[in-house]
Amino acid sequence: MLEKNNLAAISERTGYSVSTVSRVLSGKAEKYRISQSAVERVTKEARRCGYRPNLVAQSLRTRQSQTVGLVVPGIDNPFFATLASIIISQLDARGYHTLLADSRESEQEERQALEMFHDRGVDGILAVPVASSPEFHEEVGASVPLVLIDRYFEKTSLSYVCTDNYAGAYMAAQYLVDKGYKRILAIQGVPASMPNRERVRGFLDAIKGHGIQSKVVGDAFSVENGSRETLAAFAGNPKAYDAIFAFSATILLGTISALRKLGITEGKDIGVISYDNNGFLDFMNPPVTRVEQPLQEAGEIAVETLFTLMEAHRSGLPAPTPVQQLVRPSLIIRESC
Amino acid sequence: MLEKNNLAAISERTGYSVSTVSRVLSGKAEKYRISQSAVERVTKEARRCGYRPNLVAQSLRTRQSQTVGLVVPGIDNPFFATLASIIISQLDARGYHTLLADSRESEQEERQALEMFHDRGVDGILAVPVASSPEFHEEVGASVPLVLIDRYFEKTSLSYVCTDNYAGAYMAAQYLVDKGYKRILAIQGVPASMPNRERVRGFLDAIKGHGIQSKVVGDAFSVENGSRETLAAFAGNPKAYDAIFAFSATILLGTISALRKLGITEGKDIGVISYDNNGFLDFMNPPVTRVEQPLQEAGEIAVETLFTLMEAHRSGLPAPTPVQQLVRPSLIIRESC
DNA sequence: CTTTGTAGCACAATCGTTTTCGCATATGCT
DNA sequence: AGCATATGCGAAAACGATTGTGCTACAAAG
Repeated sequence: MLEKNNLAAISERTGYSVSTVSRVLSGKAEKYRISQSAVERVTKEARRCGYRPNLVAQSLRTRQSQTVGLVVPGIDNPFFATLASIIISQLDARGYHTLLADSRESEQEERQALEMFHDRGVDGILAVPVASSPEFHEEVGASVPLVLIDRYFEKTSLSYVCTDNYAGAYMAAQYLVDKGYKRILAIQGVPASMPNRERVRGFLDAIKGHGIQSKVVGDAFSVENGSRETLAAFAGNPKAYDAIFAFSATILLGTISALRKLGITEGKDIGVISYDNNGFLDFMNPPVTRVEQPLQEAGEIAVETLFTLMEAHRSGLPAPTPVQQLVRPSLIIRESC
Repeated sequence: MLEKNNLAAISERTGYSVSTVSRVLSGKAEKYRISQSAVERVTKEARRCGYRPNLVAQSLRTRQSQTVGLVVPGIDNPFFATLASIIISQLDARGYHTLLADSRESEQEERQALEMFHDRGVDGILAVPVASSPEFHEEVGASVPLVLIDRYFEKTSLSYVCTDNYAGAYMAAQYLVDKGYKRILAIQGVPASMPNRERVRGFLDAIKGHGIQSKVVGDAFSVENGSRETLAAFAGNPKAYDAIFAFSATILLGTISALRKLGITEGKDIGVISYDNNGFLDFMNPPVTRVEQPLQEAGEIAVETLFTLMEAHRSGLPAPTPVQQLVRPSLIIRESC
């Protein structure tokens, strides 16, 4: 049997009590007036045997886990992967670890993830929600600090940080209008989701009064949806629209592949614009004009906000009033329209 | 103060002892011959107060955390994001949770991640290693089951599952040779990494004896590297090469953008082939021929292997002989060469 | 020579579980 | 009646840390 490696073992080998050893090793030596000699003896032994505190025990005792739960609807989606990357870095910089769950766009799995986070005693939760109503999140949010990202709920007491989807879609549509496009097809994502609704609203408001013929179709932020709706829209009439506004980069990809099948060349026969960036739009041919969301900024604000909540929570203070922020997206102009 | 919610509380409210409550709620009722009436009373109360076990306490006591640590060199890289997605699903299906760390290609951060995993008592570790020598991994691997993915070490006692990079590169190069290309530029990734070395070897072996003029350049799996090396290679002579083999999809993107700047059209003026898929190669114009790694399969095998190790570990058995597997990549033929 | 103060540390409770014993009471068998 | 075996459950010791409180010894003060 290997030599044990906990406080008790060090206590025995040094002759000091477990309490003293603990205080020394957790840096509270002076606070508790531990003698210089004790500090030396203990740290020396700890170093010798390579002591590492048991974080599970620490968690149990202190009710702090130095862990944040992050749940996203699909980590294989570059949008969420980038977001996750940013968040993990931020958390890491603050000495926090990340429990990652993937809800796969399922409300059920999201629920389970949140429950699991709670049961594991995470110090806070960041979520890109897929649920259509905030009830469950609010329930969890009542007992552990929680900040929503990217998607949010209409009337909620939860904190969130999202991009201004209305403004983003407005900008994109306005750009198309300015460019002189007249028949615009908008392919949307999940209709009920807040970002999508805002985008629809922004799109419609922007084209209003400009004599634009338009239609909003589709029902998912997926390649298939983009492809299907594009094919359907041009069935029978290859000139049905002169521009397409894809509500996400994934949708855009579907659209592009459909256009190829139809023999329509984007950028030339038809204008194409996208929401989001998957990191590859600049490498398409032609590169795709799009509305880009400031993920770095959003991630930073979200983490910042979460830590504020966590701080209050720790101190037993009442939860601060929710921080609900919209960050502004920007239009990246390329050559697809 | 809210009503407490632990075994002790339920014990008090039902009149049964903590032990009994525990046994009932952890499904060991019959094993311990708890009466029907006790089971009913306890489960009813548990349901009433919404009891949820404290997983931290559970972990501490049972030395099992139902958690696996996963460390990758960059979750924002689609390759790793996809891999992570697959792994998380697999783990989830087995009731395990994922602690995700991002080493950002830094050996130091990787070390910290592994140590942290250990301190948190994860049941197993999956790692895409960035370190150049296996020592530290072996050290950790000695105390907690560990399986390497995608990258591995020359002589190691650790288990790993990787794709057969030699075979993949060989296939790609052979394809170029068969197509009649004569002057091939290979742009590699991190030269010291095992996958890269294998790819170089496969590439060189495949072109050997076919009168091919070739060169291997580059030093990173990055867009910048692809772009820089491509520009350098064609500086002064736009016909210097008639084909490019990019050792990763990220490198390929750099290459593509450089070719555009140079006014060289891939698929027409020059043949282009890539290793990996970032999920978008099919949407490029022209779609890119590539060697694709069976990530799903690799992920499954890795998790499978890890669970075998974990099983043995739990039972106190000696570690089984390491499982070291290579899975075969395949050539996806499109139109870029 | 008793008080008061303080430096330096140890005791023991606690976090919420799991699990090993073992103690009663009941039942079956001769 | 007497003994074995089952049945149903509880007490208490872990797991490894943190922390409020108190104890001892010795010095300074009165």
